[in-house]
Amino acid sequence: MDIQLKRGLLEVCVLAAIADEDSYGYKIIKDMKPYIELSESTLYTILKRLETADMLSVRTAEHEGRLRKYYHITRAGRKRIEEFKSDWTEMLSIYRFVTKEDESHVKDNISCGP
Amino acid sequence: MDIQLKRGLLEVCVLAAIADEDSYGYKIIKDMKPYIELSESTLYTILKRLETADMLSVRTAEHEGRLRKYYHITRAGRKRIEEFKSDWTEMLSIYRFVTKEDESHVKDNISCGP
DNA sequence: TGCCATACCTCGCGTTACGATGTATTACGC
DNA sequence: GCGTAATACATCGTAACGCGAGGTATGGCA
Repeated sequence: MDIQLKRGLLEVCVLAAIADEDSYGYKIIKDMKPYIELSESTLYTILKRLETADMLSVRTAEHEGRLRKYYHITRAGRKRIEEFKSDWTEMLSIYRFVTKEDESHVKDNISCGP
Repeated sequence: MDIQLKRGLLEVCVLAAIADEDSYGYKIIKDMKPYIELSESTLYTILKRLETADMLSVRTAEHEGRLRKYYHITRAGRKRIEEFKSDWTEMLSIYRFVTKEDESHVKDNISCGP
């Protein structure tokens, strides 16, 4: 998949990976892998960025002698996901522009969005 | 709209803007405006990039005393658009991951893609 | 004459993904 | 016991990219 296309998705995917329950770096990568792959260096950069933006909070806990940093999504983080959903509508419109799909009959379709 | 999300779309949108008929910088911006906005500096960077990648060819022509550079999409350019369409399938899968949409019933939907 | 629209272009900056690299512990095969 | 893989974290430098700021030039209109 095109790297540039990934850029807008990575951040929100990380948030989605911790939305249901708190998670930690290594697990986030594994959970995301079937959908979108990212390197560890990228993830930790993103996690730090999201923490600075108050979209997640961090809690360090010990698990079988090894320390783990659990990430918890905040209200701002959930808001970010909602914003992504709005952006998706725009994305669809752009997709149609690129594929020259006729927009007039689109309303007859079951939308791909919310 | 999120800047990062735009990144993967800009290039392919420019190609789409010249796919039906040859066009020039100023017109491309205007045609794209209803769907996605980009500055002149961004466009000319993209046009140069696409030219280097042989996804479009350039022809200079005079129009009412003013010179215009007309851009023409190449076979590689059209291939790029096709690749974008394939990527879209992946995008949809990622979208569902983020929105926690159940994928099991998706096949019952009329897809948003090709 | 001044100003806006048209039409092109360049430079520098900030953001971002990622490979390379490093540290440390547990688990498992040989 | 020892090497290797998996787990788990982190940093640094690089390259790509969008964009604001700025530049050049012509045509049309008030």
